[in-house]
Amino acid sequence: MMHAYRTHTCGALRAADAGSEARLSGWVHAKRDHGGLKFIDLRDHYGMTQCVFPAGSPGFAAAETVRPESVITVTGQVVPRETGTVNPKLPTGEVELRAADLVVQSAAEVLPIQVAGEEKFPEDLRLKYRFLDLRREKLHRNIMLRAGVIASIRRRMIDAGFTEFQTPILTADSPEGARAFLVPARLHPGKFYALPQAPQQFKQLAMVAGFDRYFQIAPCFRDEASRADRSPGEFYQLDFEMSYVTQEDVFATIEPVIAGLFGEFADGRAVMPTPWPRIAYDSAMLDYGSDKPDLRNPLKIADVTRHFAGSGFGLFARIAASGGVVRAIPAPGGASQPRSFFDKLNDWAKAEGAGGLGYIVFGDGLDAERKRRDLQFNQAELDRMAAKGDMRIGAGPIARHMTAEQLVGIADQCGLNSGDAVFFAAGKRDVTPKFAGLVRTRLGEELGLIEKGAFRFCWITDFPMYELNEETGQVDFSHNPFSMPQGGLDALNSQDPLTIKAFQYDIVCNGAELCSGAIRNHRPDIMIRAFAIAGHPPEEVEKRFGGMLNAFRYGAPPHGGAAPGIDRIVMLLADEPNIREVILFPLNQQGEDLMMDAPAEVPSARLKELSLRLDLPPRPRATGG
RNA sequence: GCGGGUGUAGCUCAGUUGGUUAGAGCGUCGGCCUGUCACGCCGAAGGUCGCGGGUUCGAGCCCCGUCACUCGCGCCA
Repeated sequence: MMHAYRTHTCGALRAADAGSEARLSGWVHAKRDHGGLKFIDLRDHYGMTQCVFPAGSPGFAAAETVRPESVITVTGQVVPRETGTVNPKLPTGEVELRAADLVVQSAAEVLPIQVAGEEKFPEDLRLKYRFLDLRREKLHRNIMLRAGVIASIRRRMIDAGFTEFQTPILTADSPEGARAFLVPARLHPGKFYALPQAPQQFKQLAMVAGFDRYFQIAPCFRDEASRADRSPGEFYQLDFEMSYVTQEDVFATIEPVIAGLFGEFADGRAVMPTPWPRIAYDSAMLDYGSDKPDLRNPLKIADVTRHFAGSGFGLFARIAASGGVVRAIPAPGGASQPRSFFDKLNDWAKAEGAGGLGYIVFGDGLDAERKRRDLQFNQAELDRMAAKGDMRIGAGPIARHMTAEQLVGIADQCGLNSGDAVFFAAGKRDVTPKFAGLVRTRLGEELGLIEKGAFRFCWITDFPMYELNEETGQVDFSHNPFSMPQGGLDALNSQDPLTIKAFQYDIVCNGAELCSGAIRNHRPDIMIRAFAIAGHPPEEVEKRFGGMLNAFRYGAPPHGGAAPGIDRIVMLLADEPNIREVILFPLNQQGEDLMMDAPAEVPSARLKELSLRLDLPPRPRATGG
């Protein structure tokens, strides 16, 4: 007795099956109607098989009328394809199913978006008909990749001695970071649960509880605006925590997990071997102008302020004199770029809010006219340099005001030779390094320097514990308030808070922040002092974090951990720039589920039950801050 | 909250300097076709040019407003 729906999947049949009876069920992927002969490509999760309907055969009429994406069951004989009709693109391409019967299990209406083919469709349609979009090859593959990644993570973490626990979803609002989602507590009128922004306090409490190594594929909820790489509302982290560890122990534990994971799914792309470079936050800001540098970009920024101090280029000299900085971003081979290249970058810099983007071109291979007119070349310096035998002759609107020694000094510091160029980001000490980072990224892209097909990782370490809040002038936590300050209580008591570093670290991959973590502050005295510096008195700390603080008073192991972002990892592996492409049922940018119609209004009876009343007129739209 | 981009057939897009009846491909429907595999060929239907207002003899095109989608800033320790 043949199974009601299938004897094989649509990806199973091979030449060896020829001659046997088979029954397949799946979706009508494509139809080809030749009048007296019809073909249907039948598709399921596993693959595709061509079904043939000869004239006069049962199901012939149905094959003509059935619409794409209808679900049908085809029964027939597996036959080898004749020479010349084999399809090498299909694993099942050596055979086809000669249909003796066709049953329509579920007829499809006319499709709002096509499943077959590579056509692009608007985001809102794709989300409303996500179940159709998910049938399409790319999305189906991405979601399977995600499942494989998560399964691999679980395996690797368990092998590394971690235990997976589930932490509460209905919990308390902890006001330390992002805006939390609130859930009204029916049994406690006027009170609310909060959805966790991360299982931060629970995992630390698990360490206090003696479990030593915890992990979780943890859902995290944040009521914040979305980005292309940041899902609105909810996302998943590999949340983990370890007891009795130093920062290096955490690195040594998680590095092979992430490296192994990327290796498993890299599919030919290069994965940087461990140990990954550790870059202190301050160095990263200097060399890359970012705390998430893309190491596929070979360019390194240099501080060249000293070469401009007292120089003939008045603008930069004044910036240097007033405590500002001049950062140099090299452009290898930049001398051969046309004038429009420099103008385009200058316009871009202005659009970014910078005053402009000055540059110097080094080289003697430029024609005389261009030297004179385009680059406003300083002929006197050229002659002097040529006389000294150094061909790295600076040219450009800045160079004409500089001495040969200053130009060579910049060239030496940036490792520039004849034929190269260098750009300058100059201005105030706080914003200029970051702008230099933007220039570095832009130049890397414009000059085609970004390494292809590679995953380049690094650790960013020694984040500052505090930063100055520009609005209030107050010292504030710069990252996780639960991080242990380097130097402990002594540092908190003796150092300028803005100079204190934390045992706080990130993993960065190809310019994306993949993971954030810290050695935690497990000492109540240090925690109270750390919060006091940020302007939070002990009573407030006790009130906000009393549960955790109390736990630390009964024997807390030193501990630390991190939380790599699952969605970001899958995005990198799937090479997708948008996070919605790696989530099964994502919300749209406005945090709406267009398929299920969420969020939705609720009947007033439900509100009453929750002791809620909607007094304020609803805002038409709220997208955040 | 702010800024950029987009909005023309079910979908992807074209539409010249503001000028006659807004086009193509895919899809849909009808017809032909026995070896295709994104089959092919013939034909048809399908349009509030996002919406509202303005300028003009005349607006898909210009201006103002608004809505939707999207990318970014703020925000996200």
